[in-house]
Amino acid sequence: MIKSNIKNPDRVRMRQKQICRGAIKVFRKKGFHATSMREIAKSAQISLGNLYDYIEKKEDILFLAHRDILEQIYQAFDETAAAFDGSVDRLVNVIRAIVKRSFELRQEILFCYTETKSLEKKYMKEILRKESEFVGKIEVLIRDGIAAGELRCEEPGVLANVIWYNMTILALRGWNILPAYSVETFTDELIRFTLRGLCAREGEKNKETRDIF
Amino acid sequence: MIKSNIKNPDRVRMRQKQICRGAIKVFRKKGFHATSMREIAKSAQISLGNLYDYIEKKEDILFLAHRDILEQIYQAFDETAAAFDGSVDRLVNVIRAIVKRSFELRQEILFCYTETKSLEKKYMKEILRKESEFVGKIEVLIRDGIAAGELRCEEPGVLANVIWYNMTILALRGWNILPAYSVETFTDELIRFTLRGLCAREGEKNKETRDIF
Amino acid sequence: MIKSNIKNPDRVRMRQKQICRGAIKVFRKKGFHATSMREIAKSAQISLGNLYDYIEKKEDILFLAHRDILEQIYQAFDETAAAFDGSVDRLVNVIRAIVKRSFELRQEILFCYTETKSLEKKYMKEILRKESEFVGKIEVLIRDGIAAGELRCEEPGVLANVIWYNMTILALRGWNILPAYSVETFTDELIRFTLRGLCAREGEKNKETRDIF
Amino acid sequence: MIKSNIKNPDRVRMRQKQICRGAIKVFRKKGFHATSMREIAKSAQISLGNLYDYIEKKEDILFLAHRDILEQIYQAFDETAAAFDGSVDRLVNVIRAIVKRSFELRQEILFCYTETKSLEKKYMKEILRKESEFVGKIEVLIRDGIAAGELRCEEPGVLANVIWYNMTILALRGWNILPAYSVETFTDELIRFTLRGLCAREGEKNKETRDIF
DNA sequence: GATGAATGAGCCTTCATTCAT
DNA sequence: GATGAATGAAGGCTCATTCAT
Repeated sequence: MIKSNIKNPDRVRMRQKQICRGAIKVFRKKGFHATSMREIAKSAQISLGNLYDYIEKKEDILFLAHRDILEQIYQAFDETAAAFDGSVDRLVNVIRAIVKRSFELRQEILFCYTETKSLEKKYMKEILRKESEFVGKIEVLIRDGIAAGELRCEEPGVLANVIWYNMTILALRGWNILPAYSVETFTDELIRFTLRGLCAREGEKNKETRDIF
Repeated sequence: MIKSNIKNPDRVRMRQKQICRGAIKVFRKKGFHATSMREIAKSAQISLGNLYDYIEKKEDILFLAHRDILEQIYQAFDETAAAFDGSVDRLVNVIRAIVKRSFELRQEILFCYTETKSLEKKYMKEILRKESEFVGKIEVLIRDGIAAGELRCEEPGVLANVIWYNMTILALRGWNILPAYSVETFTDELIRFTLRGLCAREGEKNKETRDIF
Repeated sequence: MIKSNIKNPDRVRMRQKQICRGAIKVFRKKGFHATSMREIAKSAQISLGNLYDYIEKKEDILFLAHRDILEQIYQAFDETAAAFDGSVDRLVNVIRAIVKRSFELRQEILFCYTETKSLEKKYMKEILRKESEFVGKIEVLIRDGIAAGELRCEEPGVLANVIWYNMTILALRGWNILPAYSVETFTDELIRFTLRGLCAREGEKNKETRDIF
Repeated sequence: MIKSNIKNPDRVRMRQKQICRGAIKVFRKKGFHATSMREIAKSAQISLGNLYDYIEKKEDILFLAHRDILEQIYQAFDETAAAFDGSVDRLVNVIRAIVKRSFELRQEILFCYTETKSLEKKYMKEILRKESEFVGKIEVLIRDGIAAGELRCEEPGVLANVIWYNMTILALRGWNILPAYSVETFTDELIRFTLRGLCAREGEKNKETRDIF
């Protein structure tokens, strides 16, 4: 995807990972613009010149970082969704997993939110397409829940966006929530709010759901 | 608040407004970092030298812009809250008003989200304190609703944050919502979701609430 | 012609002259590519930042230098041509004057020859157009001489180019000529060669011409 | 001449030829400075590391290229001079041959003129010595012509330089000549101008010379 | 001998900020 | 108070050259 002077593709993959991990370490604290290529190189333990053998321009690293961070979120999604049956159970556990992961990666997520705008068109498109795909997966869960008679709402597409958005709230607004509430308290309340918002039937059999009400 | 060489405080206020309005015009399109002081000066129709008589450093303008933009949101809140009786009606209409205003100011809001991190501690604190205050007002509305027996939830403080956060969703995720749904459809669904999430009783008498269910 | 941030056009002219004179001083020794902007700034006694207020990019200085140097040649041409009557006398004295000036400016001329290729299209065109204009003036002198029955040749346009080219020979090949011959000896022989090449009648009355044969 | 790590001198010669031919291909278009070692290596179909086994530094390639290009001119000289008897015939045909060759190699010649200055002292000397040698050969032709009573001039050494210089004019000033005149028209006029400049007697017997007058 | 990855000095350019008028 | 010219530190990026395999 990203242009590189290096022939060996395995090395390219390995080095790009190394670069992006090193970059993220600095981006978390200073953001993209405030971080110089020299700092990135140092943090990634690669020389400045060599760094430019694996990328074309600074912005490429922004994309690599973005992709890497979001991938970790998406992975949490897919792993969790695969581990549960039933759309409501899946939804509940996905929320729980992603809120948790988002909290762990709160600085990284914040970074993504604040720096997406700096991505060039081409990269922006790819990032947004991927994100859109996962919002779509939430929508499918909702629709499945509705089909199963376990959920009810008018616009699943709208709520999928809202729900997805809410899962990352700790990254953006943790400063106002976490001093007062634990991650667990927050998560439970968010799940409750979401299920009620989706008119989840209290009587259903999912353990998770039952416990939380 | 911001240091200035100029004696006349009225002139200072006037000029700072002029500067911040000029700055916002450019910030919307290019963000804070990508905008040079020259551009700000030009957009604000003030000379570069004179500009520095009313602020100390570029970051000061970021703060002025931030404050100005958020003020517009807060104003919508206060005006709407004042126009309605009953906590649920207030809540519903505040959501409606702020979603609308956030949509109008979506570029500005996005700017605030993405550039808050560049604020220095001192300014950041003031901005966050103010925002926290308004989340508090939401919480009061919820608690009032609960007290009136019209709402029910476990953690009003948590949900106040979530609800506030959701009101600005169009600025951050409009790209994935607006191509598919109108602002009105979105708003209605968000309000419905929120009311259900708060276990609002369908039978209550507020016109807004009744209509939407 | 060249973009500048500075408002006062007199100052722009003055500073651009200063810049280009400072630049030429370094260019003569090191050429264009090998000279850094820092060196140019230092040689022109202007700060690096301020330098960029008067030009847009390094190449602009190359153009300024080019123009300045060639202007000095052209000036010698026009002054000399104006000082003499009769096309042959004019031609002879123009050769003498320009060979002399080219010798004085030999490093600068050499610089022009070796760095023209680095000029961007737009500038190149302007430089070449001007040069072409002066070759045209030589051609006119030849044609006038022919019309007056004092010269004879088949292709005045071709020879105008050759003659013009020969006037700058000391700049490009002085290394092989000047160790063995004085500028005067060279000039006299070149003029003789040229007049004979143009079949100038020995019997004519121009003093210059008579002396040299 | 040029330092190399490789033992086998045949291999060195072969590789250096390969390198210089590859380099010239790129130099013609981009010049010396603008061409990177990577590009040279690619154009010469040799790896970057291996390239440095046959040269010491980039400048060495400049010398190799220079020598290779000029050799082609010198070859044209020697071949032509050998093919004709009589100094004037030789002179005329050498001019014709070298003008032709210079036109074919105009980009390369231009390259030599514009990049000589980048040669380091040691190489510069060798290049200039060789060139001087050929100017000397022209001078000999003139002196022979004078001795044979076929030519006349005061300073054969000066005119030898001028004549040599004029043979490469198409490379440096073709832009102003070739749009208007064919190479043949130019060559004929240059020869005529030169012969007249040397007071060649019209009545002599050389075929070439007779035809052209 | 050959390959290509690695190094780091140095270049052009921008821009926040100061200062003379 | 206002203007706009001046300063110089710092940033992204390139590229000649070296080195490990």
